[in-house]
Amino acid sequence: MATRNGPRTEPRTPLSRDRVLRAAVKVADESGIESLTMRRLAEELGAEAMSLYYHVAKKEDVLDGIVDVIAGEINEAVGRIDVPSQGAAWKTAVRQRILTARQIFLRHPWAPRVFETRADVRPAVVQYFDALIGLMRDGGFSYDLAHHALHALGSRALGFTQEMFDPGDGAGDDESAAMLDAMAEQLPHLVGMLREIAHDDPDSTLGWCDDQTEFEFGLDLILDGLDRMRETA
Amino acid sequence: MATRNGPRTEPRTPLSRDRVLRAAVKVADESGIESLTMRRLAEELGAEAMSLYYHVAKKEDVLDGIVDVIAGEINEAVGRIDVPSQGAAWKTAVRQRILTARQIFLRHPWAPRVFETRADVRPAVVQYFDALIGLMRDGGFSYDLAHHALHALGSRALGFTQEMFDPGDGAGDDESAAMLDAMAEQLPHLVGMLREIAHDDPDSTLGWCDDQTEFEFGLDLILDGLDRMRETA
DNA sequence: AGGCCTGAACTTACCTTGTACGATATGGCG
DNA sequence: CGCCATATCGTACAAGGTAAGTTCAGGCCT
Repeated sequence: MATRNGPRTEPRTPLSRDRVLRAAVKVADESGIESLTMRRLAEELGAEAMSLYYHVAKKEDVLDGIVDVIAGEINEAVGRIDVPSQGAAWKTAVRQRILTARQIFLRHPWAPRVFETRADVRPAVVQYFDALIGLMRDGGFSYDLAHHALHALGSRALGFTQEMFDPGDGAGDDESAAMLDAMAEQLPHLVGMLREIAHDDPDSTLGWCDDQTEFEFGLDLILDGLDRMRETA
Repeated sequence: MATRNGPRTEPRTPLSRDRVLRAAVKVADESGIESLTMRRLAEELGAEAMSLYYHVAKKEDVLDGIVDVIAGEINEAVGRIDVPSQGAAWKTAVRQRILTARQIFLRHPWAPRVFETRADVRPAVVQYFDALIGLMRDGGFSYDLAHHALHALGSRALGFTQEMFDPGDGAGDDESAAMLDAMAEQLPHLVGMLREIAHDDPDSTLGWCDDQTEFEFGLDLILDGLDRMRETA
């Protein structure tokens, strides 16, 4: 038989690694990373699953590529920043850069997990770090301190933290109060803390406490600590 | 036919949720978390895959259970610690507790990833945090500051960080030098840093720089920062 | 023009892994 | 001695990654 859809189907833009990766990000954005399968991805592109393998090696390669795309987005965004970074200004420069990167991640909430599961650092990420080190150098950091700083920041340098502590998304205030009473004996300190904090931050990015505020708190804690060390050493 | 191995096979200790979970940890320790499949787990226990489902709901339940087991191990270990924590002593108390927890994770290198992928916090983990808050309270923390502190510490409170930055596990010094030259133009700051740091820490926990040292650096940075705030507020 | 190569997409099929469903074995109890 | 709950097993299917071979169109060489 001839071509399945008659002798002359519409041209259809050809696939390419780049198109595949962008489609992957789109699928993840719209349906969550867990629904990103090769078949689903092909469907998004109007192609068959196996056709993708002409442009990417395997699924891991797609995930690697996704990191490149997101990190590229970040590099582009932070590249537009132009603020002084010499001397004491290093801190606000780094701070702004990290918070800018964070903006990108807030648009791709599934991305942190993908970043964290890559076996090796992707070039685009390395580039990001290089620039970050540059800012620290402007602030008078030794290479040694800059190195420590990167480790201390960890994923925070890229603008996200993995939430370890998000107590059961709170539930309604009505029942949670009763539940607190029940737990109070086993978990006195935690319950005390929750009772006192519950009322704050009603409109939060995440569940019961403002993620952005907490992120900045931790970030500033580290940056301030580093700032104190930078000239002493 | 009668029982597959004759009328009287050896008794074989019956399965149980606990036995299943401990076997899961064993498999992960020995073969890596990626090889933990229901069939492999059953094999470890001398049973069939479907038999496990009488004791656990689904694989996610196994992973949840693994967290309980590890967190239990941690709680037991930190429970044996008995040091003062009143006033200024809070810091060393917290520090020791966290480093003790870290010891457990060093024995189960695959565990951090499992912890980070749980949908909700497991009871055993909540218990750990409760005790940690308790120590901070001993140090005079307000609940509010303790709350910030937990967020600032993130997974570090449990004794691990996700390594975002481990440049291609270094390779040999011979070829890596040449590679550095090639990258120097694109990544001046990073290359500068690597050149200066490469020689230190020859025998490291991880790749090219001592993970334990870096962990403690970041931890102390945060703890010191918190310490500075605890009485001011 | 006709044959041929090659890049790109497709078809089929296989393997692994989680798990639903129903059958089976076993031990205690009326 | 028959019954039933408990625990285990066997079969089978669906989803997803991917290997292998196939088709097709466009360009190049003779």
